[in-house]
Amino acid sequence: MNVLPIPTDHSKPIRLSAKENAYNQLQQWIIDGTLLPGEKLNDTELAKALGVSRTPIRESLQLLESQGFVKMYPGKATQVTEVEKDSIKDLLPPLAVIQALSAELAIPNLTDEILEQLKKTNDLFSDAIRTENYYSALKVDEQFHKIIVSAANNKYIDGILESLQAHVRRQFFHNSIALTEKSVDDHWEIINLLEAGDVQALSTVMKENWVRNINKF
Amino acid sequence: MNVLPIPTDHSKPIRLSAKENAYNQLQQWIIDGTLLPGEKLNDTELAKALGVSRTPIRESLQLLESQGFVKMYPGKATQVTEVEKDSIKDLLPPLAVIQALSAELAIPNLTDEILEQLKKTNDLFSDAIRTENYYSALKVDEQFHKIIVSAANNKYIDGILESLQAHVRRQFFHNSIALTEKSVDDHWEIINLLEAGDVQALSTVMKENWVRNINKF
DNA sequence: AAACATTTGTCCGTATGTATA
DNA sequence: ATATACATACGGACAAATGTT
Repeated sequence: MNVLPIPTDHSKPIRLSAKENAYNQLQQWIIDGTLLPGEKLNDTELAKALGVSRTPIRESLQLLESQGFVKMYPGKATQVTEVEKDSIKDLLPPLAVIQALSAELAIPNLTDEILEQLKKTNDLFSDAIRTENYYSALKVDEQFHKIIVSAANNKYIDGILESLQAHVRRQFFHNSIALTEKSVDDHWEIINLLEAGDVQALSTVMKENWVRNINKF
Repeated sequence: MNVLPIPTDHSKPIRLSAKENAYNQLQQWIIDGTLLPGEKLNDTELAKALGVSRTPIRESLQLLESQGFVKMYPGKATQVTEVEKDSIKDLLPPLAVIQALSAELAIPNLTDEILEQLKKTNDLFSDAIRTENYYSALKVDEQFHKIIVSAANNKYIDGILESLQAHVRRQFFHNSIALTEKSVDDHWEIINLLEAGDVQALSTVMKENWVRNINKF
């Protein structure tokens, strides 16, 4: 008989595979700049550093290559990709139109609960901006949009955005971009337009919300 | 001294790695239905079938999973994902908006040569439709849009579309969808609007061109 | 419940190909 | 040009995990 209340974990696996751990760690290191752009990645070294063999490292690197974070030159070398400032100009337009589409698709699925969640999240976002916690702001901003995307309920969109968002995070880290108060206002307007079901205006605002950041370069 | 004229191949690698070969073959098999939805994939069997070891097979399967063609249940099994008819409803909207964006971004980069290429490709497309070579039509249609996407010159868009197009091909194979004469007309209109630089109308037509196919279900 | 069969996950040795002296 | 050093690509064996009898 149990005397201690053991929390029953009904979620998937507590134990991540060596490959998943390596993948998460390497991606984080590339995004936050621990692994610098252009840096050469030696699988033997990485394996030693993460305490695993070369196999899960190689598998992780291949996934990271398919996402554009590393480039493998077969038989030669594996390198972290560059972070060109200009890339943000390529990155934001597709991100914007997909987010706009998400909002449109989300409208029929909206509930009071979701709208409430959006409002609460934007309050947190507003706080983060005001207190100048810019990385925190970025993450809360992601959360905000994730709520909408999740309501759109489209697995292809999920996949696209997961990858694009990771690249945005990397850009913000490497180029010290900060979101502004204007984004908070955009979010309130997005919430209103979602409630109103105004597809046309939504698309315009969501695109502006993202593309505005291009001009900071 | 060479007496035979040896053709110097300045293109990249003639020799594909075992992993690349396996990846291409497996993806093709999944798309064309040789490997059926839900089918269990035993890496040892696949390795024997393709004459390689398990390593390149496993690496291929992991890439295919990241694209949504297979699902791996760690420690249990690896299966080909299902092809739900409904998925096309999720697939086409993001494809449409990204294609529309591509057209918009392509406009400033258009040359006479590119427009000529589009016209020639649409002639081929028209032929394929008329002669009821529907798979050929699908491939030429892809080519047509690829010309526009290539002119947009955006690596993130390239990555997104490569994956989405593969899923479209799979849907067309499994559900025997055929493109119609209407698509030929759409293409001519797209060419005209590209020349005119009419972003707004382009977006509308490109979305309709894709989304029309949803209604066939 | 426990031992077995099967499949996946990981490790590491070797072969191949590239860059450098 | 040849040889050497080194990194990756692949193969095969072992370990761990799952499902079954």
